[in-house]
Amino acid sequence: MMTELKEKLAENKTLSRLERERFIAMFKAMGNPIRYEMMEYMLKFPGCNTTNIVDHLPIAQATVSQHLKVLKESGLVSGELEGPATCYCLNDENVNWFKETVQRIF
Amino acid sequence: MMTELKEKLAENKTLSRLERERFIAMFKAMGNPIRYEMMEYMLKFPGCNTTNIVDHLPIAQATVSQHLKVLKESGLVSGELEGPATCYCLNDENVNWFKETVQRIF
DNA sequence: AACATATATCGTATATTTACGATATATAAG
DNA sequence: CTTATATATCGTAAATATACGATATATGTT
Repeated sequence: MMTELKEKLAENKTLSRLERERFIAMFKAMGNPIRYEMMEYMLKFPGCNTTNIVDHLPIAQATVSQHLKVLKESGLVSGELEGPATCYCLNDENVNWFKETVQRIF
Repeated sequence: MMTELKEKLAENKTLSRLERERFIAMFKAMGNPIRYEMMEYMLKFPGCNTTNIVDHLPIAQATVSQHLKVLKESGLVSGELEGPATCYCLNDENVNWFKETVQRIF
């Protein structure tokens, strides 16, 4: 019956309204070349801070901050204060949920 | 050695410039609520035509057609002429590539 | 408290996306 | 070849996203 449950979950192609909104927000967040690059950078350098990201990209600090906000709001990225800086990482839990949901839905 | 190759491919987190562009275009395409709904609809009703989709959505035919173009250009969706109508389906090959790439990259 | 450093937010210009009605195109039927 | 039906494209208005400089906030240091 554990197996049956797993199969049921694996086949279930519906999301609650909030899950669906989050799922779409994640697609939207990654559907921008700058933000996609940021995701790749954080994957490569977990714990990097805003300055690292700004140095790595051809855009102004204010714009980086704006993009980080979109990524954070989608749930894909987490930032935690470390002294005067903020360290950014992929939010593993939410990224895994995204990956599982992609497999499940399509 | 087949196993090693598989592992190598599974771990490879880089995409060519064109693959990367397509990957981002797919995220962008699905990052819109109307287009996401269209994807779900085509998943549920493969081979549906534009009229079916128009009837299912709260937007004008011209707008549906525009969104379908975005989905087609991303590679996620294929349309083939069937008489005077166009039948739409998810492009399984490309959707599977997307799913595999999501697993591989993140 | 004053200062330096790191990041976020504000205001705003520009670019892109979204949506529509009108119109063009393309196929099948008569 | 005219008509009906299905879809795509055009032109355009309105909404949203992107980018920037200027400024605010927040933390650690002196």
